[in-house]
Amino acid sequence: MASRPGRPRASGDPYGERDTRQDVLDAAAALFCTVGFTSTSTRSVAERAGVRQATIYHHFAGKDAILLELLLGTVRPSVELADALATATATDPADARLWALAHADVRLLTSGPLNLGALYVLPEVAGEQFAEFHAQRDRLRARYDELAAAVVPDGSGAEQGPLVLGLVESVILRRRDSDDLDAGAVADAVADGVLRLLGCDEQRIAAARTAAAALV
Amino acid sequence: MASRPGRPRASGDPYGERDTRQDVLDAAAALFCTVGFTSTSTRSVAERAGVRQATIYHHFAGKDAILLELLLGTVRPSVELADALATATATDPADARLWALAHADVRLLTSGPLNLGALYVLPEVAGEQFAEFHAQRDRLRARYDELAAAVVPDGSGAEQGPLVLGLVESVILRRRDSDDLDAGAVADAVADGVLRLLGCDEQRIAAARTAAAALV
DNA sequence: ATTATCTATAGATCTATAGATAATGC
DNA sequence: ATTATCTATAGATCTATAGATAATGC
Repeated sequence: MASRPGRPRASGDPYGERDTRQDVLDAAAALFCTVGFTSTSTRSVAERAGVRQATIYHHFAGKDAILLELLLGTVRPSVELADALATATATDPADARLWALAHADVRLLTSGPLNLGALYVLPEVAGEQFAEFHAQRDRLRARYDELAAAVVPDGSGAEQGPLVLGLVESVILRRRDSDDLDAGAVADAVADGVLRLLGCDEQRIAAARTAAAALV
Repeated sequence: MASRPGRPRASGDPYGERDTRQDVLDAAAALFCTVGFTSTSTRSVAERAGVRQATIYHHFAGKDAILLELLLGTVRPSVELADALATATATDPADARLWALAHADVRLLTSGPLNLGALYVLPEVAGEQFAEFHAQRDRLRARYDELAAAVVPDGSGAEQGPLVLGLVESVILRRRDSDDLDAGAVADAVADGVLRLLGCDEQRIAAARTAAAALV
């Protein structure tokens, strides 16, 4: 009955949607997001994944490696979109590109069954083991700063760049408190808020929103 | 030489600025803010406080009790100011009161040697042991929502309330990344940003800022 | 006598490794 | 033979408690 080599699971569970490696990632993501990293034992991850604790070490070097993979997988879509919006579409107005980026990021953060953004705010992530993630995050930050500066070219935009990213990522903490956010409505409100924060008037915001729709 | 009952510390250290209880709170705050709660052992707290691990339990029921006390002590000033601004000064314009509240909260979050706001975002704080803190936090949230709604009475303010608090608290994550923030400049930028987010024009923001100075 | 510390430790973890086992593949 | 799991466990924690000790207070 088993369709691949290796000893079958003691639990009798078949493999999940993907393979055991993915089952472990899914289980760890759910637990790290809610309970935290150090509070989550490898045993509890294994239990949720339907395997024994030691099995995890056949697929990952350790607990850190699991978190790193989750972090990179979560930040990657944001960085890729930010890169695309910063370069290929540089002829489009900056306000539309920033609206599109903020909107997409908030959708990513508010959609899906897990609050994956919560991984970013785990204190353990400050460790050097996660330098590769920090590099990606810095890259994303730089894109936001560039776009904010381009929207408000008088120089105050650069100062407001951190506020812009802060507003976007505030949905992480918001979702932790109330888990029934309307992803679409929140994404609209935040993307509008980003431009409002930068001093755009309502007319310009409406135009940026329309232009953003054509970008993605 | 010793000026109070009880066995002297083995470390030979005298008591800190206050007493041992305060030394433990200070040590725990520094570690919880940077390393996290579960990652911080009672032994490491004791070491930093200059006492043995078991001594902690003479002053606190357990690790949870330490964190709860830190959380309540950190949120208290914010709640007290929010209450004061919501009631006693209700004749003053809402935009000035909101500016003053946001400004004061950001100053609290960015000042002092520790990033105490980081305590709020620890995943362990979700536990029921910290219900008293959550009640205070809900109270603060409600004050922000009230003020945001009063600034924009057309009903869109209520929807923007969470964004406002999100913007204020985004300084917590910002400070974790770069620890050399200019507290005054950031507080001004955020308080301005809060009103900008709610659709106030620059003139109204300038007026609110002036009026806020008279409130505190 | 009271207080605040100490030393010592029980009991419960937790991570990672060693080596056995049960499948498929050749 | 290779693979992926399992069982079992070493070694290192960690929290909290028991009970001894060294001060002051009366």
